[in-house]
Amino acid sequence: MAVTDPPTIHVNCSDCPIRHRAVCAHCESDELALLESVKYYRTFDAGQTVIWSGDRMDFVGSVVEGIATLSQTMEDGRTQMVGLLLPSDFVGRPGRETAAYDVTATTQLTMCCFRKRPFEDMMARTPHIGQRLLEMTLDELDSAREWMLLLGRKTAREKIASLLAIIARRDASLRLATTRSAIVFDLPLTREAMADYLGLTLETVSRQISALKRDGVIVLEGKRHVTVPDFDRLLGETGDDNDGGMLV
Amino acid sequence: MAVTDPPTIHVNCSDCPIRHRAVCAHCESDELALLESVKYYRTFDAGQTVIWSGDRMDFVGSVVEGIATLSQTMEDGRTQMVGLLLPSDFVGRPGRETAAYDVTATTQLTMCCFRKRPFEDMMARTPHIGQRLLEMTLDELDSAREWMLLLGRKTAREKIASLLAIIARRDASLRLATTRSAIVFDLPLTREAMADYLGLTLETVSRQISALKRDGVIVLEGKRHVTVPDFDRLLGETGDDNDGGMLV
DNA sequence: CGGGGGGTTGATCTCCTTCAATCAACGTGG
DNA sequence: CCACGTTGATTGAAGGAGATCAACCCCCCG
Repeated sequence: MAVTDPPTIHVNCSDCPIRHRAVCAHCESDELALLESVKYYRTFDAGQTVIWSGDRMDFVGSVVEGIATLSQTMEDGRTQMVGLLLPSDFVGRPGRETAAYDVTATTQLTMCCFRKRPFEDMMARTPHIGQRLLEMTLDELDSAREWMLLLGRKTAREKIASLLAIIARRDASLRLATTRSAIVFDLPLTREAMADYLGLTLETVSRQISALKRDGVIVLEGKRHVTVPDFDRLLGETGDDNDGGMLV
Repeated sequence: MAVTDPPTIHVNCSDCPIRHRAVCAHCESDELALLESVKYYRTFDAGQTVIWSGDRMDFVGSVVEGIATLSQTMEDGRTQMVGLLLPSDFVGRPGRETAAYDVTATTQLTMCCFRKRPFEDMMARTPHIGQRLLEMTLDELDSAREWMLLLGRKTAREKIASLLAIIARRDASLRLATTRSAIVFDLPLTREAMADYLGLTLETVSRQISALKRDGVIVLEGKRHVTVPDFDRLLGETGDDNDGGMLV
């Protein structure tokens, strides 16, 4: 594992890149000060496990930088990713003692953490946190249900196209949406991780990516660098009717 | 559509069968009185649509009696059920204008409804409702993720066994768990609805049910009445390691 | 130079879908 | 009361999408 640059540490909540999207989004300055006094940062290298399903979990937290995955594994080794954690996403469930899923860093990862008890106490006293958590959980539930449609009914090609569209859209929203021009991004996941996310094998993922490339839906440089010359064309391959719901 | 008995109407919240499991579970008597003053009941026949995805939705509510389904349909007709709504489950999302899914009654259905605006106002003032809704949404998210594993990684036989186990467990919890004796229940879903839930075709559902019957895992009387002679045997067929997590 | 992680591609197999025939139960109208 | 249509379900035969098994490539790094 390569030694990477030390991650940016945002001591000051007001400078935090996820200030307005994370659980703390609705907090007033006094509530924020309270959170700030008890928060602490943790970092993980790419590939490192944040927590194993079933392990005691005495903290909750938000992804600040990097990407993590939430996954379930059956005893014979079949695994299914059940969530992709991006900056501002929340990890952990207030009121639960042990982790329900494996959480793994796929890139260098920085998390803003709170010990569980103090966080629960604070939730009881500052309604803004619970309100925001409810909003976020409802959004997660919507994404999970969208993913159920993908897993249950879409073809391999549609699954790949859907994943690419989601990543492309997220990236575009970060880069302030240069709509209508070609979209360019790097895949943050290995073929195997994509397979686990999509309910496929890594070979099928590879073949379908090759097929989309052959058909000109995407352009590949190397294995990870993707250009989408025509985003609507990609959307047409996802099987979805409209432009996807825009739940971001 | 046959004329059915008029559904039980619980004018009094304190007599309500879902009083301690629904959104109102944590409410004190004064909060309950407030809810009681604005609630109204709606009933639907089996097969009737409660609301179509995309339609304007000016109410939210709880399932009191009966079963409903939440489903998504692609333009070419492929459909995926994304939720099974049982008594006490909540329908609708505060803060959202239109329905995100099709909601359909699969049995005679009674719902306890609130107009959306008053409910949202009340949520802002009585934290107990929001708290309970957060708990319920987190539980829903867990079920959705469990279902993602099923849809993405389980075989047809495991899918059927898992569905039967879930229905059996739910039924057992209602009948006060005569554990260790044979479990008996009626399937609340058609083969087609099961297929939509499990991401299969109805033919595959029928074949796998026949196979489980042939292997003695279940006993069928008619098409809907199921006896499970050995529940652990059934659990062994689900592909899950333990006894399933007990999220009820 | 060797080794390993990540990726691609080919050949074969299989589980599930698709298409289709058949059946039982039920209600309805002549 | 029976013929008829309908709905839900079962079963068979054939085909295909994706899994499995396996070889090989590329590139980085020790």
